[in-house]
Formats: sequence, structure tokens, C-alpha cells
Amino acid sequence: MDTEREYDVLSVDCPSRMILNRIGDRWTLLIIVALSREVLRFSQLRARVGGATPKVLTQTLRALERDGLVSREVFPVVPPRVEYRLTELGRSLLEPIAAVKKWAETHVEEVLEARERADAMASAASEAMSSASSSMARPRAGVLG
Amino acid sequence: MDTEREYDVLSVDCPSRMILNRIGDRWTLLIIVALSREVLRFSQLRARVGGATPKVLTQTLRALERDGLVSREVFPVVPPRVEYRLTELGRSLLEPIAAVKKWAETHVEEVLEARERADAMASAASEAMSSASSSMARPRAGVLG
DNA sequence: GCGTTCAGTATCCATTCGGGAACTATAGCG
DNA sequence: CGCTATAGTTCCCGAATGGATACTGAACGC
Repeated sequence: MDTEREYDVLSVDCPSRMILNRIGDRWTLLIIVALSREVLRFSQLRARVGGATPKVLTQTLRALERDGLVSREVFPVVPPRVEYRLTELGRSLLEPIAAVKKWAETHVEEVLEARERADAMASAASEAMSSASSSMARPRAGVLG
Repeated sequence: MDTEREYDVLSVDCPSRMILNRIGDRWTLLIIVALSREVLRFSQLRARVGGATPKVLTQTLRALERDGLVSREVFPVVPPRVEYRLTELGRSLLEPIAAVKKWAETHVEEVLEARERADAMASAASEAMSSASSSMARPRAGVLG
């Protein structure tokens, strides 16, 4: 039943936390999403995933392959042809990813609004600061990316 | 129905992709998980989330607050008391996160095994390389983290 | 006056990430 | 001979991430 208690994601040495870190990188999710629909060659993948340079693509694909989420099939032809596809394990990730993706899509607006509100408040607060009329000033929002 | 087509996560300028990046950072998920059970003060959060230094904690919390996922309540007492809790929006993220978390927990083993296999193969291949007896050598696995 | 508590800040520094661009290998085509 | 296409690899460099450590402020108890 309560298998969840076996792992504590919050602990530094929890393997499931490591997994979270792995799939939480800049490109992993995107590649998996791209491969969810179809088998793709390197250059197709590159075209599909906006902004990916060959380097990061290779790195991420190798990591994905190492972890058994993606398989890489090389056809010994010239020019080279290499196909990437999701493994069974990789495909099993699709469901949780879809949930997150869906959340992102349905809540982008709210997040963006919240962000604008916060930024507006922050700049209002800092202006109030300069006219020395505020009690309880919030710390500045900070850009953080 | 097909609202998904409105957004293409794979495109560089898709807002939902930005969200993915935001929640996919090293600490965000962990903090949200930590706050899922209870309201926590700064130092409690720090104790809960293994390895988080005050700096990263502050950064992440500010970002979370800015995006409306976490609220921050300051009690004007000394020593200071600040409570963090999930907002409604933040709580809505719990479900997709739980899905990912569950995937991580149920598939860690497989991933770890795949990784070991891959590493074993890679080192075998590189040994074969040195004795010059291999055809079709895989490129080396690369550590990548 | 001193130490303690709490929630951060500030500062410095090492490592990593990631982008850009050039380079490689190979076979077919002209 | 040189061009093209594909799947990378390599090098360089700037930016961002993140860790360690020390410091601040304000009231309370001693």
C-alpha cells in the first residue's frame, strides 16, 4: 500500500530525487515529448526541439540512452542515419509528463498574471521606499532568471 | 477538445515551456513537495529539504512567491517568524507532481539497472578497443553528471 | 553588555551549462 | 577533384548555478 514511505524525495541521497533531477533538466522533457509521437533522426529532432544545438542534443540523448529511456539505432549507411525512439520505459514516462504538461498549459496564464502582479507591487514598493512613506516594505522581488 | 494544439511545448517561445523550465529546477519541486503536507517556516523548510542552503532556499521561495505558487506570511515578532504555504495554484500542482514522483519511485530501479548495463558495456567496449578487436564500437557513454 | 534565536543577505569562489562555430568521416554525384 | 549530406565531436568562452561562510538586525534573558 504505502510504498511511498520507502522513499523520501526530500532526502539528498534518495535515488528518486536523482531521477527528478535527471528528467528536470533543460532538454530531457522536450526530447521525450518530441519522441512521443514518432521515431526521429538526429536532425529531425534538432528541428523539432527549438533551440537545441547539436551538442546539447547529443549529451541529452546519450544520457537518455544510458538510462534506458531512449534507444538509438544506427544504420551503417552514408551519409549516416541514426534513429531515436522511446523504449518501453521511456514511454511509461509519457503519462506523468503529460500531466505536468497539461498543468503547465492550463495554468500558464495564472502564473504569468501572478508574476506581473508581483512585479508591479515590487516596483510600487520600491518607489514608495524612495519617498520614505512605507512601513512593512516587502523585500524586492529579484529577477532570478 | 484539442486545446493542446494551442501550445507547442517544443517551441522556444512557448510559455508552457517556460513553466516547465521553472518547475524543473533543482529545488522548486522539492519545496513544493515539502510544503504539501504542512505550513513551514524558513528553517524548518531548510531542515526538510536536504542540502538546501539559505541562499538557494530564499531564491527559490521568492520565485515561487512571485509566480503565485507559494505565499509568505511574516509575523512582526522577534526573532522573526515567517511561514510559507502553498497557494491554491500551488496546490493544484501537487497532482501532476505526484504522478512524476510516483513514476520516479517505481522506476528508479529500472533506470539504475539500465545505467549500470550501459556503463558496463561502455567500459567493455573501450577495453575491446584497446585490443583492437571490435567492430561497431559504441561511442563512449560519457559521464554527463 | 553578551549571547541566543530566526530569517535572511552579502560575498567569494568553483563548477557546470550551454551557445557558437569549426571540424571530422564517408560515399555518391558531377 | 570538390561538393553535399548526416551525425556528430571538439574547442572556446561567457553566463548561470550553486556551495561555503560570514554577517546583520532586533528583542529577550542573563
